[in-house]
Amino acid sequence: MRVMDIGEVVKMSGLPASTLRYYEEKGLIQSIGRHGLRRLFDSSVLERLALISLGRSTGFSLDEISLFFTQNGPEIDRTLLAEKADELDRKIQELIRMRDGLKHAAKCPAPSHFECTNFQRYLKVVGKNPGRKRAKLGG
Amino acid sequence: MRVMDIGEVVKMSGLPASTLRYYEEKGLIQSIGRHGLRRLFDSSVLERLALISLGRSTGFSLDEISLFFTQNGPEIDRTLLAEKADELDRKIQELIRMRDGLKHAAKCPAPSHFECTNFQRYLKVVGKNPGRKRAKLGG
DNA sequence: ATGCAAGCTCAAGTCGACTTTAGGTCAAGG
DNA sequence: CCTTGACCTAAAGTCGACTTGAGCTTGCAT
Repeated sequence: MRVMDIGEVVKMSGLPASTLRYYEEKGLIQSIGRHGLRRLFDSSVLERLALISLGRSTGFSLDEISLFFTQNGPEIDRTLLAEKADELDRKIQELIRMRDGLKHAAKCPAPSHFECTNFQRYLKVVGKNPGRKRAKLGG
Repeated sequence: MRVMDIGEVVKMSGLPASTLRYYEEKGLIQSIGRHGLRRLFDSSVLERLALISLGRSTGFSLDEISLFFTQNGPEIDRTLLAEKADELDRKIQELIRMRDGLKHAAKCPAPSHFECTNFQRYLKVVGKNPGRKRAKLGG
């Protein structure tokens, strides 16, 4: 339960202060108070930031990530968590397929890997779903 | 080597025409000619679009994805491809860790999964690298 | 007491990835 | 020949995720 000011968090997380303020504004992290007007953070914010960065780097939106945290009661949202884990699982499968596709393309002697039927097989399964739901504003 | 017009590509890929034009403008796909002013596509564009969608859904930017295709010579960029595959591998490891973290959190009886040392262990390894390179404009 | 580095707020700006809008073209069918 | 619907272009708009800028505040060292 260490208390840190924003500068320290910046150093340890690698994220700029502006981002931390932005995340706080969006409710993804919280400061535990102020010292004058300066925010104070609990060191636990670092894990939270780690999860956020991880999520971002793997294609989750901030809104989606915020769902990981929705524990605004004594009860955590375990069902949701499990759901997200499943979603992640599907994503992992896609990535594996893609990785195998790329690995193969890197070895395959076909002039263009798009002419390689093997490569095409890697892609085949995907591409049916039109990608992730986009907030269409009014949905 | 089927020739399709944009409407057909729209139907088969699920992507709107505006997106296809946008991708063409950015050089991610090419039309093989025109009929009047209408674009004509080779059916092979569908695989390409599949790979693009796959890449997008797993967190790659259009610029990064375009690197998958850089075969503007007889030689494909196999090294780059292999590199990307490795990057993907790392990403997969992170996702697996994250998924396990979430799965665990969904079961773990700790009041907040951030208090659960087990969960924290899942995150520990990550979060060192400040995420993907951002164009800092003048860096 | 004073200076100032480090924070702060609020508004505006940027960037990527598209979408929307407004007005034009044209091949084919009636 | 004329209409029409599918397509076109160029420019502007939108959305998420931040970043930047301008001007204000303050704890702490000197």
